[in-house]
Amino acid sequence: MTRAPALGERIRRDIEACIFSGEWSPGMRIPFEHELMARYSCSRMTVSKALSALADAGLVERRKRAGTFVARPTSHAMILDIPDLAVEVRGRGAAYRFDPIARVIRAADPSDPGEMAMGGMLLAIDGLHCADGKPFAIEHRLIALAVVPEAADADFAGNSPGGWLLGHVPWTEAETRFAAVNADPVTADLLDIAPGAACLQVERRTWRAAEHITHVRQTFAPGGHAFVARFGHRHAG
Amino acid sequence: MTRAPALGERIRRDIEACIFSGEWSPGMRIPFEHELMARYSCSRMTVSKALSALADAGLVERRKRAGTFVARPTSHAMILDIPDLAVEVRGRGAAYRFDPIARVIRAADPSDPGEMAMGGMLLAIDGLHCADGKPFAIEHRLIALAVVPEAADADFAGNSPGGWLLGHVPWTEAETRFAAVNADPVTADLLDIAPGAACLQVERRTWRAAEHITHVRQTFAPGGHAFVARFGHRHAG
DNA sequence: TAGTGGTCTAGACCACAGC
DNA sequence: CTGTGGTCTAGACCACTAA
Repeated sequence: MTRAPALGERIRRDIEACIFSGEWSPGMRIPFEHELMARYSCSRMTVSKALSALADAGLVERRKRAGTFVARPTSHAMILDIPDLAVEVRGRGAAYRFDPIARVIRAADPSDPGEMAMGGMLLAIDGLHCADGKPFAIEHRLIALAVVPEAADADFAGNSPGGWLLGHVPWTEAETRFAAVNADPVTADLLDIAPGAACLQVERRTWRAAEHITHVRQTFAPGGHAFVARFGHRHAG
Repeated sequence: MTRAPALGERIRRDIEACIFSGEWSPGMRIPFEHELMARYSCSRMTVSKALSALADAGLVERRKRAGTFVARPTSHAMILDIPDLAVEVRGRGAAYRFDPIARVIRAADPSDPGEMAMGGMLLAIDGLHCADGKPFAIEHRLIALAVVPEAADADFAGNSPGGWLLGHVPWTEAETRFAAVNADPVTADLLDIAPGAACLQVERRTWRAAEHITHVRQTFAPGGHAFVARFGHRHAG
């Protein structure tokens, strides 16, 4: 026997169902709080919390004196899950390894505004992400040692640098950008693909409270990796 | 003078600040509800709502009899905003146009399981997304007429088909996939780019309550479009 | 078993925007 | 103005679980 859901939860799901099924169209006013109070025989706080949760999720819009309305969607805001590569590879049953190619500690290049924004000394790491010994992505990363000094002594051979950073500098802000690039000869050689092959390139900048922590560019071999974003019913999966 | 924020809001921001700044590390127990009640001189409901909101956002984890703890992040779950192309182009001050190339109504191909999942008759549309008259993306789309019969008579010349669908079949579930492909000769000719150039390709399948509505593949000219995902402080921007 | 969070109540006052 | 949502209170009972 499945546990009876809380009343507020039931109210929220009922309304969600009406919206997702199309029974309630965008722009339509949904019942007032006092009407829902009567319908579910509960206090106003219970109804209010359910409607507030729906408003936070972007499904409804609440206007004083007017009521609560089904929101009009204007774009697809999707959840893009970018797991640590080491975790993902091992989750597929393959052996993960990060092969360092180069590791340099140097000052930021004054001619590069992006590097200067990261502050003084930088740790620059180039390496290959390998699954079962086969490289599937090239990583080029810069880490601001002023913010993460312990990175200078870290060993990234086992985990990916990204995974190491996630464990040492959690709760960051980040921006990820997708692009497609033709593999240059060096890239093609390292990934064992044809020169000029189209590769997905992911570029990510990460901050922590206004401090620029790291900048990474990952170039993936064709067919080896997929980025999938989903949007849907919050309780469907 | 800026409006004084609500007390619950202030509690949430205070705790968020402690987490994002690193003052409170992942795994650390944060003050109990009754301690926060005393600190802020408020009722338990106010504290509870603030902590519940943080738990919904994934910043804290709440365990009965144990307390509330700063969550340990394991992956970057980002918000990927995929706006309607027409809206985005016009937002940049350019003129948007969708140039239809082909438009066919036909039965689903029995040899293609993806098409058969969409049901009987399909509207197949090929076209070009243009900014200021210059094509920047190719779109190939299938629409299930069993679910959206009015699409058969729709005019997509002004808006993009995606925008039209968003307005007519809102609140859907969707899955978006990114890939990089080399431009084939036809693609290169249509987008006026070099054959073999690396193009970002976005493939999206959309459902509405278990009904497969549409399947679209968009191929973007290099440099013309960027997909950016963000994760960060909910109130930073 | 004791103490945490989960949920709910029956009120209250306020800000605000349609009417 | 009037009625809506926004927020808060001072209780209450319950489920769960870690000690």
